[in-house]
Amino acid sequence: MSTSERGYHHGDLRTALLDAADTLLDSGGDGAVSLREAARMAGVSPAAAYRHFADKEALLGALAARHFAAFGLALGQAGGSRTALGRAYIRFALARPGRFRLMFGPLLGRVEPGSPLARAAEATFAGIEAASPTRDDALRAWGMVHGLSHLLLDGAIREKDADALIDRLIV
Amino acid sequence: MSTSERGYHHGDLRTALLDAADTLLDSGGDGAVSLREAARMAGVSPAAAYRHFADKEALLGALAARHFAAFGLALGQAGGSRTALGRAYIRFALARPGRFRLMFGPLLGRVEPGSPLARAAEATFAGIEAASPTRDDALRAWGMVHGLSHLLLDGAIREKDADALIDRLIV
DNA sequence: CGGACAATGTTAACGGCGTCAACATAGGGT
DNA sequence: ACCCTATGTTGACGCCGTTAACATTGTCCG
Repeated sequence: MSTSERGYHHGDLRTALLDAADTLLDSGGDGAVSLREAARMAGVSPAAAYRHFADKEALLGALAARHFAAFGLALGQAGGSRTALGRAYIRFALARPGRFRLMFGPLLGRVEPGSPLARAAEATFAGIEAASPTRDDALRAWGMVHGLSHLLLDGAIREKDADALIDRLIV
Repeated sequence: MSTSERGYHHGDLRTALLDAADTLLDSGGDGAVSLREAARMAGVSPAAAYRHFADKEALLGALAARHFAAFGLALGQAGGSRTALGRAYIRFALARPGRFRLMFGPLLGRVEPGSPLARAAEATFAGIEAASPTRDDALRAWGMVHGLSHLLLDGAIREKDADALIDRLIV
């Protein structure tokens, strides 16, 4: 059924590959994810991954979709205020750089508009829009928290106490 | 001297490699830059690149520094108003996605604080700060234009007429 | 002028990567 | 019981970054 151990068939290789890729993403950053390494971690040959994902980008896409769900949940738990939302947004980015960069990376633009990934991204923006007076205000706010996330993440803004900066800027 | 043709030595391989990498960056995006391909374009063996750059990251760093200079110049020519500056910032990102992503990518955080690349990035911020009343205002403005750049670039915000959106949001 | 030396090229190789074709095995439905 | 499909394996291809060992060139010094 679910947890068969060490047969010729794995049981749930798709999930195992996503988990492995996740580990790589969190530890080594974006470029540290490799199909071969993920397969190695799952105890399976490199080619086996192609029974579950068309290519590496499909794997990453599925991973991004998975993380968008968790991200949306975390934002929801932050409370409905725009301030709380914005702070949680940036803190997530700083806590999980790999995930953040993957989710909002170039991959997002290469996906069809109807796909799960695209929908997940839209859902994130819907949460921000609900907390803002107008759509344009929402876009400005989204831009600001997203930009600050990137600038802090990439080292363009070098700040010893990022938490204090966030509290000061996002009001 | 400068334009020696087809000797054993190239003449100015360093510049030729940067130019080739630049072409790759603009055409194929970020991941399309490869040392081997750049060397091929320069008409030289792959290993020759290592006489001028410690590794691929060093090449990309030099390229980023070069583009920061051009970017700063373009921003300067946009006029001193914060609005004009912000609009020019986003338009540059949309016009040159590869350069923008490289300049503000993870590379920036891996470089020593005193290096040319780090200084170039700081100079960019200095321009924005000069057009803002306080440092925190500058950070907020920078965050907003930077975030909108990324969101538009990565397809998180899908807009048919990006120019109109920019004019509407950045006021 | 000539020869040593540093600078700057070359070739050949290593291991890792994504991907595919051909083949092997297991499990589920008739 | 049997076949079919899903899911694994092996082996190969070409590309990548990087290095070691060797070749060529230009420069400076006697």
